[in-house]
Amino acid sequence: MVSNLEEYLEEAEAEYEAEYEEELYIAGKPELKPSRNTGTCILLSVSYSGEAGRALLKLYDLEKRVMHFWYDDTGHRPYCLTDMSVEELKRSKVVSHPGFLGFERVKKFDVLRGREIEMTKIIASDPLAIGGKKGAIRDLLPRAWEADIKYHNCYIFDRQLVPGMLYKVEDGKLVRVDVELSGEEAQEVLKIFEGQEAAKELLKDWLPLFLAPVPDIRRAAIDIEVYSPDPDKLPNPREALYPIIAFALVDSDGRRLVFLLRRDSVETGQSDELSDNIEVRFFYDEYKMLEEIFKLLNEYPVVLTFNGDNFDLNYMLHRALKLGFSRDKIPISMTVGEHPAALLTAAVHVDLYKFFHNRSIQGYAFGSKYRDVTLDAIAEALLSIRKIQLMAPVSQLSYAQLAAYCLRDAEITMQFTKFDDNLVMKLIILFMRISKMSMEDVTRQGISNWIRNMLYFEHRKRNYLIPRKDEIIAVKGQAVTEAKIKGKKYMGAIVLKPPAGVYFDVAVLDFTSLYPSIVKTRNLSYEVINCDHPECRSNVIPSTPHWVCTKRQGLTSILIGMLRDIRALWFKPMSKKVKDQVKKSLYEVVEKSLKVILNASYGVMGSSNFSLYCPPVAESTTAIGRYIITKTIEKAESLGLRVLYGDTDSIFIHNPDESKIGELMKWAEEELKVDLDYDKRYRFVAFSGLKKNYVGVLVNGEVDIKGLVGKKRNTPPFLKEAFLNFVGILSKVDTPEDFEKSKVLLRDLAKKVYDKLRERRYSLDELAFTVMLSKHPSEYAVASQHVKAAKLLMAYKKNVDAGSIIRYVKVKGEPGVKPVQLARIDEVDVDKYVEHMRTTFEQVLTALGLDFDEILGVRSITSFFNR
DNA sequence: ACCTGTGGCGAAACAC
DNA sequence: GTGTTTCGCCAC
Repeated sequence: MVSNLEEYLEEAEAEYEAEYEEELYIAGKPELKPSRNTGTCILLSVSYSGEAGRALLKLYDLEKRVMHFWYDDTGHRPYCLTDMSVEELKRSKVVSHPGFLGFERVKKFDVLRGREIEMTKIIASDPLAIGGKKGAIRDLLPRAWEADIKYHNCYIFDRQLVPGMLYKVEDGKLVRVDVELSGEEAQEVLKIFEGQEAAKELLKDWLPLFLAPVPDIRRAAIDIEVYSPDPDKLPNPREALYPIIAFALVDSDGRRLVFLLRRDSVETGQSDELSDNIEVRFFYDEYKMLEEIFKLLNEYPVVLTFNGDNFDLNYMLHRALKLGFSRDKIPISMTVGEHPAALLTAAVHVDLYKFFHNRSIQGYAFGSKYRDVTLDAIAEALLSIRKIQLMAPVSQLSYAQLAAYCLRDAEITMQFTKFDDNLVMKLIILFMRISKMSMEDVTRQGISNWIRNMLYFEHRKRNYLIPRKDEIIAVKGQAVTEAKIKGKKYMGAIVLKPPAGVYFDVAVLDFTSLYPSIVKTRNLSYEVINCDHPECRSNVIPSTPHWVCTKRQGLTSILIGMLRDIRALWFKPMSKKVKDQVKKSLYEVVEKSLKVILNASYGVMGSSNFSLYCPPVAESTTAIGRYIITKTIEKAESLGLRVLYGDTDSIFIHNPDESKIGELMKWAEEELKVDLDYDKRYRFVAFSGLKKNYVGVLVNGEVDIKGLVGKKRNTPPFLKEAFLNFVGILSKVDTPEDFEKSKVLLRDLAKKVYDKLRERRYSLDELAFTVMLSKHPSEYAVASQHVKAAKLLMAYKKNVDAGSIIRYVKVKGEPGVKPVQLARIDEVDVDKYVEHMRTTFEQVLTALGLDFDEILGVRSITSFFNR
């Protein structure tokens, strides 16, 4: 129990008096020394030290639970490649560049053209001399291969290190600690790949990444609160005008600590608002408090924040500068750019806001459980806890309230990495191993960079010349199919139009990881598509002019194929089977992380930002996907199965005949080389007749709602709730007879909502549309409603920018909308809301063969005209 | 510095 | 008035 805040105050006072005359502000600079005698470490990060050719590795020592630093001084230097000759280069400006060190002739395999070539390596003293913004060596060359200048991540010049893996220091060298491939488990996995020699070879490198244990890393989560004179405005970190009034730290060992800045006329508050075992310390001097904070930041190998890049660490850095700290006494530095990252000198900073913002993480690792990327929303979705809800602005809280509030945020941040047996930390480590990226990078960058780094690593391992983007396009060409949607680059998947109505007993079959399977079995890879062997030209991709090489398997095909197989054939089934809890948990994490990578592996090929962008590969993938689903539907129908619906890789079958389904699966496996699996079975499905739009009740009573407006985030809460009740009634339906009974209930419900709406008994909050601004209001081509509302809000000098969520209601008169904050209940345009109610309910009613107006027994003027 | 893809629906604004 | 475009959100 925090015995008494008053006591802590007195303590601080005594301390303050004692130190008053003393020399203040002792240096807080972290000591970074290369360590030679460490135990088993996990490699967390690689960065450049600034000295010529020296890279700094951050290693966390598992036994001593400390962080070590390792200077990589193997003599390797950063370089880039060119096909120019040494003589040519000697006459160029390159030799007079201050960072230039020398030339070396090297042989590389030109993977695009399938032959070995000789190139010149230009060696430099500093990666920035090659790839830096201005006047870099690369810019002096007409043709430079830039990929090999990367110094960050795992690849230090010529050495291949894998972040997230365990290393030992022996005789001044880093030696990887690996799981033995001769072990029983590894042997069993390798057996699965019997006959697939390329994949088996690859697996020898990859299997240790999946089987190596994931250590628990000591870490701290921090949060700060800043005084603000205007409660609506978050203080600007670059200006750092106001004092940091609270700091909280929660570490992985359970330590909980709060620093509070002593201010005039602040109430102490009730100590019992704080829970047990908390260290509280008051400071009279903000400078002193920052010094203590900086000391703490140097004590942990990993520091977690939520939005620390933008706010917490950024603010601390600028506040410290403002208070007179010299740069070398602040263990924080910001990278340059529009979205800067805050890096710590002696630790790895993980900004969980960035990690949770990653769409792949959101969708595939957490199944879209959270939608808004805010501390509160994610905490509620993943941990079932909330922030402390404040009644007053932070600046007006008592010490006890402030401490509790700040501490809760730090606690939530720590819990994000601890729940489900450290799931998030484990995922991060796995992603580091797969992408070969440092912890800082992997948590900040998107999936396309992960896949790029993964593939680059494999290229370097094989001494392949990594092609430039423009070379790939020049050799392999652009997309040729036409997209259904204007503005898209190529044709995508097939979606069937379902018949409107209710269908009992529906089986859903789907192809397991369809696109990765296609990439594997059809040998899709940028370097082997449209190859120059005349004899391969007949190996065409259906409905495209592209063909695929028959002589050589492409790198991405092997790699993606191997990852697909090992997930589908080992980690997924085994994660359900294994009894050992530690192993099970690792398997689940591996399975999840592979899913994330596999799901994105096709998309990046069609992304012009991706460095191995290859439109022919992307459109061939979808073309084969269309071919496969079309053929399967034809086969199903020829077997007498009734196909109701299908989307991309799924097929809905009415009144399925088990033996025929078995036959269909066998056929797909043999003829199309894809796994067709039983996904789920619906007691009934109600189709509205629209694509991507239906409700289904599974045999276990669970309800699936797909695409219906009642479910969408921008739908006002009163409709969402009504819709949920609506679906709740439906889910109780067991037989066709039950429908008749439920219709009465549905009618009552609709009527109730309608009356409540007409009588204006819903609150503004319940009526609010919630829409995100995808860009700044000034950048829109069209002034849609949420933009209009945002502009009104801006007039009241609220913080409004890209990413802000705007809540507005529809009102009578111009401009038709108002932000909830500024609206009154009597201005609401009820007719507009009735129309929304109509579309929401009609999607379900159509399926049931019911009519909205009939159910209500009323006809508004607008609905009359719509008939 | 940041960035996986296409297909589809509904609402409203814009263009004619 | 009508047809087209823009935007947000969702399915896969």
